[in-house]
Amino acid sequence: MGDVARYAGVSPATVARVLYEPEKVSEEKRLRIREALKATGYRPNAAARGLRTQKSHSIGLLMVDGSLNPFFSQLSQVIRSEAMKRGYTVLTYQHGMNAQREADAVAQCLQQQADAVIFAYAVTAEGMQPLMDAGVPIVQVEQARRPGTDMVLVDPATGIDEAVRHLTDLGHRRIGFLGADPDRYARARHHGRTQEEDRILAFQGAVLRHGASTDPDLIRLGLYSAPDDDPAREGRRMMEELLDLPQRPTAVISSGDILAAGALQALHAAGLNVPGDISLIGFDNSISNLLSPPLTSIGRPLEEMARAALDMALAATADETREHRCEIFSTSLVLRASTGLRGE
Amino acid sequence: MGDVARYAGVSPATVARVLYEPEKVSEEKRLRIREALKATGYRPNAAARGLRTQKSHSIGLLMVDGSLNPFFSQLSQVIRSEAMKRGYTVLTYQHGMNAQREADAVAQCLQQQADAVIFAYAVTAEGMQPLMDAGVPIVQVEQARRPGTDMVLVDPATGIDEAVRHLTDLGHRRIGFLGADPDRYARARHHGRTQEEDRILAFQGAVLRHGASTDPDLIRLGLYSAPDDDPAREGRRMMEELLDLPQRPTAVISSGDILAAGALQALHAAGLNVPGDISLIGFDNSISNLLSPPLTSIGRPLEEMARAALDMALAATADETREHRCEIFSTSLVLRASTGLRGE
DNA sequence: AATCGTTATGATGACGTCATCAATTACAAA
DNA sequence: TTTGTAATTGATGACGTCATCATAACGATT
Repeated sequence: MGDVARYAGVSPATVARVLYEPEKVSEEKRLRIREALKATGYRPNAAARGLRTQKSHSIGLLMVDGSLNPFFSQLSQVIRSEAMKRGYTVLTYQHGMNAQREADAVAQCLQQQADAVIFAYAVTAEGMQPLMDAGVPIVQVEQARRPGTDMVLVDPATGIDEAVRHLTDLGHRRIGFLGADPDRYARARHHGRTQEEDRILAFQGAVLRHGASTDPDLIRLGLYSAPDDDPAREGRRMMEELLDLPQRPTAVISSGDILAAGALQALHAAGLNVPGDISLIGFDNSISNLLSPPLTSIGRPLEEMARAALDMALAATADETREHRCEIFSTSLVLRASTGLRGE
Repeated sequence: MGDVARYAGVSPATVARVLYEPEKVSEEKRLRIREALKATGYRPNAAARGLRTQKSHSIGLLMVDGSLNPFFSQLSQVIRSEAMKRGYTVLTYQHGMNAQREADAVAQCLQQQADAVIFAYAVTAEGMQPLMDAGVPIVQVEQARRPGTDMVLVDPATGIDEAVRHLTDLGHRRIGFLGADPDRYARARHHGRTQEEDRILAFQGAVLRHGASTDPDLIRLGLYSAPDDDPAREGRRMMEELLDLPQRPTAVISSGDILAAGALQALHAAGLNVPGDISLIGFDNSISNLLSPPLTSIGRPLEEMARAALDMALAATADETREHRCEIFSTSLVLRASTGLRGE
């Protein structure tokens, strides 16, 4: 910056002003300095600026591994590109549902002086403590592990209700549900319900409302959100269980597209046609259009969620006294080719 | 750090020594200072350290969007978790094959003083120039756009040869190939062949070697690597073209798993059974196990590539005078359920 | 012409760390 | 004891930026 100042015949302070409050500099010097900036190929040093201003212009993003759920990969992509537009850098960490790795990532965020941290599915509530102690704003996405932060939540009920109604409209009465075992997360839970519980409750409510079977055998819960779990395998297994029931479902809603992919494998292996013999609905709309048939799926509003999370993070960074907000997005059914009239 | 020093009754310099060259400090003070570090909850300030040492302990990662190819999403995940183990932070940027966004990301890397930058599929050769000017080491992964950098390359020929041999062993003679149009990238290319050309050449060579048909109609090239392209749709389209040929192929190799997913949709839509009526092989082993049937696929060694790229980046950071290396990995066939004896 | 208010600019120092060099101590050899 | 060498430790300043305060320049008002 000294070079630029010398080149333009002004002081470094004036150069800094041109960069951040150009209206306070006379037009003559402003132009001269702008030219000098180009001529010298000046690039501000983020470390020095961060040191001086106590703002790193970067935000941390902690998420589960994409292999467990491509939805979060896609979410992180949107967050990153959105952040880039606003000149922010994103420090991305995956914890794979491992509390230790989450803690390590939090420590790194603190070292890097992240201005805020977004949890796209937090593992534990305790993991956030060091950030809260240090006064770093937190945004929790999709899963609220603890109060006292901004939140971007999703209401699965709207989409699941739509899905069940869609199926009953098509004549289905026995509708299966593939989900994750909520007990698995009981220990980590501190606040509210887990998203898995919400989905199951939403399904049970919708089934009642639309007059489908309430047979508890139709709800299968598997283990597929820990690092070593294999959601596709669980999907296959649970679908096989459903097919073995004395009274098979004629349609199945799956609490995740990867799960649904596994279910589809089981159906194909059993020689069943989708949607001819059985209808299938996925969740997340993440890889639905890559499967055959392309899956009707319950979609979360990815882009809006990402933008909301980033907006909250940046707003909290700018205004310390701001109140915490909680934005709840609804889900909706995306129709594709995997649902049809009841066969049999 | 001053707090720590005061707490332990030493100078800040000695505290710094305990952190980075503990053997130079007497055991007594070392223990005392370690205790003080814990007691005060000290966390080093990365910005200040970076400013002083001119090393940010972070590396840039520029890649295509994962929606175009999940392989790169997976690669970036491995790079990030590997980097975290070594205490490095990764700045991830997606360019979606857009040169402007690539340039923006490069500018950000420079501002953030990234110690090195990994390109997981670079858009242009010119985009790297600012980094080279600034002396920032570059690692090019998968695609070598320009000389004078470290490289992690992949030889598709080994896996493609294996795949063709596997198919001819099963009795197939007419083998189709779905790839990307290499002309599309001609402008961006500066050095060597593109990976797409390599794959086509490898296929043509393997077909000759193993006595399969050399009918050029069996090779279909589509457009699916630009931001607005839809690889799944291209896969469907190209597979439909193959099915319309007077002499259909009995097996198809697809230069990407997403492409293969589209091809599979076309096959199912045409009422064909895989592998009963036609065998299908994917590439990248990325979503192969989510499709039905699970796809036999040509795999790139993801983890090793990621580690190699990171090793190179860090080595180049540590030793300025080091010579550029180029590591070439081979591909290999992963057998699953989508290939079988020729039917008809 | 003197006073005041406004606007533009410059000088200075601090952010937290670590590299460097100087000073001190300890200990062995002479 | 003296001298020399090695091992520790401390003091200082610089990395690049920007916030702050001080100064200067300019007009307008009396």
